[in-house]
Amino acid sequence: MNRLIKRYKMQYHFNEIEAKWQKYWAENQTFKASNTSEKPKYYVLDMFPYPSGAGLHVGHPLGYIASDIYARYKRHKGFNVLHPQGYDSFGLPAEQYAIQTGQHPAVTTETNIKTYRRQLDQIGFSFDWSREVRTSSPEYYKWTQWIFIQLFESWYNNESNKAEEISSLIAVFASEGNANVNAVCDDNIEVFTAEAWNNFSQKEQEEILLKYRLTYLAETEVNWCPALGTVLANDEIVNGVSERGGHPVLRKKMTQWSMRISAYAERLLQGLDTIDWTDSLKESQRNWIGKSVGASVTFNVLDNNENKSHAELVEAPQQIEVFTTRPDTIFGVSFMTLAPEHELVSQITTPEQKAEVDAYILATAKRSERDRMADVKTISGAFTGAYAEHPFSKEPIPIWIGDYVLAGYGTGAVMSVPCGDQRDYDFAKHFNIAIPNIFEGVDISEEAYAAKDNVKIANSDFLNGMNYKKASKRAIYDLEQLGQGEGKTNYRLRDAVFSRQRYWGEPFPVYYVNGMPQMIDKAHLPITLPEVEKYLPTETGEPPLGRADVWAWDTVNNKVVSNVNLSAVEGEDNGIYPLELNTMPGWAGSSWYFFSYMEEKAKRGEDFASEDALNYWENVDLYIGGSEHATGHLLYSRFWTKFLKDRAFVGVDEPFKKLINQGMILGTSAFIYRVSDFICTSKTEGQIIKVNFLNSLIYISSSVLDNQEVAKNLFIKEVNKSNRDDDFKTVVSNINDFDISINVSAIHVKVQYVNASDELDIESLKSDAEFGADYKDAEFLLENGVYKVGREVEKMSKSKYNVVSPDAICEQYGADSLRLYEMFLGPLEQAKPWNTAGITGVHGFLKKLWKLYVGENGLNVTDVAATKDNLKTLHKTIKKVEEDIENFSFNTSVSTFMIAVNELTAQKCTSKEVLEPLLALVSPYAPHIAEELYSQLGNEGSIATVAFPKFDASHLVESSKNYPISFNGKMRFTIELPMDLSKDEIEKAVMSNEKTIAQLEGRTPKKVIVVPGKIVNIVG
RNA sequence: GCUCAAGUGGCGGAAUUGGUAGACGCGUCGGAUUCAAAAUCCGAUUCUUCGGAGUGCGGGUUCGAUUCCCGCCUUGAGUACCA
Repeated sequence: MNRLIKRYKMQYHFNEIEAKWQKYWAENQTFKASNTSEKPKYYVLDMFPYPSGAGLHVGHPLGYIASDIYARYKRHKGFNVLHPQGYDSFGLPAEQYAIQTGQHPAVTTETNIKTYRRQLDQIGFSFDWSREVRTSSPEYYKWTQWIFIQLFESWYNNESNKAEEISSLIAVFASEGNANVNAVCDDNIEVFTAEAWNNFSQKEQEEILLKYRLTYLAETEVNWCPALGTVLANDEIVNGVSERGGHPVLRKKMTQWSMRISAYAERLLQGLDTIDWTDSLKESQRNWIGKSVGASVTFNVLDNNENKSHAELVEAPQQIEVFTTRPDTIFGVSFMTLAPEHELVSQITTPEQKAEVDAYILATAKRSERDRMADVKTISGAFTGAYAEHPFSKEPIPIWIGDYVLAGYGTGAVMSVPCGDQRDYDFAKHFNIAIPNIFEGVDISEEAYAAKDNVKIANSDFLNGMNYKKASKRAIYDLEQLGQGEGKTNYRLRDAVFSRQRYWGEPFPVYYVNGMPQMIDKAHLPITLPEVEKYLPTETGEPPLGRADVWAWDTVNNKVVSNVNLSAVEGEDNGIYPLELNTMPGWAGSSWYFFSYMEEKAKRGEDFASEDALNYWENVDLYIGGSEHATGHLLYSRFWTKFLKDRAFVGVDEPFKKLINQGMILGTSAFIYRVSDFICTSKTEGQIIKVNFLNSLIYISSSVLDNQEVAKNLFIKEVNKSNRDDDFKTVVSNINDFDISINVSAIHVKVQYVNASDELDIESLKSDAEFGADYKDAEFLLENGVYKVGREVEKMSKSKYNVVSPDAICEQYGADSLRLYEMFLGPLEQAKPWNTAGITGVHGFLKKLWKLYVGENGLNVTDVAATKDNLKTLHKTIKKVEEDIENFSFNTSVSTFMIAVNELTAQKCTSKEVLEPLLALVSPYAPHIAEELYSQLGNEGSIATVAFPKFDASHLVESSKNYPISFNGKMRFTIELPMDLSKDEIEKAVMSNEKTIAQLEGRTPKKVIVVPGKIVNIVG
């Protein structure tokens, strides 16, 4: 009995060990970061999770485990590490749940966060929870609101190339007007003098300033999603439908807050060169920013328009401005195309063409964005009857409209060069417009020639004989001389719409006086979300906040008050005004949270973080998260960081120095196969008889799906049983003349009912609370007593019943096994399938590791000196693991640990001198077992900050080498030779070896290649 | 269409200043232990007509190519009438 107890005590009880050390870390605040330290700083950040109701599945922690290993490694390496975690807790699912159930989103969010915290804690992350942030907590979103106000109070000065306080702009307006202001602003700005400015009413001044502010209110065409009742940003739309839910999206004009991110387009592009991100991610951002260099060209519309008075024409000749990336092809222009929505269309269209043009515009307007996108092949358009004048040749150019020109890009008009652009070419062919060729020696009879290199310009007056580069430069120069164009750079990046018609988001710190937005003073923040009785839009189509009763701003008492007191209601100005009804989008809170972590929670009151904290932590050294945020979160965060830097609120220009995208973990779905029908094919006559068994409840093992014998037996049995008519009986009686194949339908089953060998646990399936009844009367056709399921790799999702929860894994194998296994699956950045069966490998490793230290009779570790082999194993492991961590190749270090433990076990190593440093190597990966063994070795405190072992190359020096001997590059055998032999000595030794002589069979080699320390290759 | 990434055993994957292809683990097979099972331990496991062949396919460079070059194919991700 005693022996049994002793034995139990000596075994690896991961549940007890893990609970013990998680408690220890929490009680001792082992991972609490300090803002002052002698050590160098290192900031490791995960993309914080949205706490969904479903909880975590094994795919979610992958990135957290990787970052945790790195954070723990850096602590061993002597860094002061900040490794925080929090929640991106505003968002759609909680709101939709609220709409369905009436449950307040704050309540569900709180519940979900508790689940997440429990799940995260059980995995043993070294997070500093004392710095937690939640985007939905008022203490946090107070500062999101504050940043919004700072954006409102800023404009972008192109001269200084940064954002400046709006007061500097007002000062310029008051002293010299706006003629010399070079700002990023709306494009419909009128020039005014200082005198005019000073005479404007306050409202007029506010209207003008709004056109300069970095966040501004404007009527814009937005992506309206009726099903969700809100607008969406461009990055929230995938393939023309909403990313969430897949609902249709329409274009609609609405007054919305926008962020002038376009001001930062060039800096966002340039900044990519200064950060360590993957090429593919940088490429995504470059594409999204979409810089194109070219020229803007102005075409004068020829006066054949009777709609216009003479006076109008003299005063302002109608002009069409276009953007082109190919000014070198200007002599190839044979027509112009305007977007159907272009504002000039109605003015220039001739009476004869009016009917056709109007019909076309109507037809285009009816087509949704998605139709237009789906159908890019059909060429359509209409002639306006008007002509423009070519700036150089002065020839008349017909003006068309066509929906292949987008109103939203460039100027919504193009100069069409059919010989150089395929779309222009197709359009010209379709409408029989001339296609002049301006390329030397190029055949354009079949298609346009779009390449710009290796071709010379022809038929182009002063551009003849030039290449693309030279001709472009010259064309721009001549256009400038004419005053009809200039070099120009265009960006695809649009300003970002910042209003959402939702409840569960940050309220704007904004109220309206006379329709003009006013910011609430910092001292009165946060403006907290009001209570509403329902989370839906109002009956009049206003956002959910329109339902709030207490949602007006009292400018006298500086607080939110009941709507009944509104000035408008009273009919006189009592200083109480309506508050903004929209809320901020999901990306608001996530665009600056990494700065919040830098400050200790208690000190986040006066500023969002103290200057000392911001200067100490600077920016995130390592950021790990999914690649789905490439053009959303990651771009907006860079934008806000650059803005905050311009205004000197932070000290860095880029938020994330190094970024790694972890790959998705895919699920391995399991299928059972229900027999639906049999196909009987006569071998002699080729006759095919199909027998339907739709109502059958027979499930056939995947291992016998193609087995003829099984199919025949099943067929006979079913025909006899079901009293089928004679045709089938004929088949039965001549069964050997037929091939029988079975058609099945594959049905997902829960993966937890399938074991490592793909065998289904039928009893458990039948007693499943949800689906058991479906299988109560089912017959399972087995092979050798087992039912084998089919397998397929799919995205892990509830509907595919392939979700694996970390809870069950931690329970059965422990957190250390989960951590090791997630890393062992494959390279961090790669997508890879999850297969729970494989975890026994790493779990077995941990047991072996344990046994290396703790035997049946207690601790195995002694003070005996390490052998040469022991030291060799240790140091080879140190070297490899260190390299692996630095390269984020975590999967290979798990293999390295396995090899080390296998070797040390075989060596019967008990030496503390080797086994103690090994624990520090394992500690980042499997921290619980490392802590426990470290303490069993008699150490006090945590292993977390123990120095990472130092590699000593002298232990790896070899005295001999097992040379691979190749013949014509193909390795045939090896010969053990001393390391210190010269080239000639090696060759002599190899050539006189009997295996070499046998392999050569008397031939004389042409050549012998000897690479000392590597290989010998014999040619001939 | 364009951009990027990737194709290696039954499976996840390892190996690149070019130098023993398949480390490590899963699965499978065989054995030990056990009344039996679980657990544990040991061995085998790319294919092969036993000559060899082999890292998606076809070429090339090289003494030698999974690794470098050219051309293709396939898969995945992103993006799309962007002038």
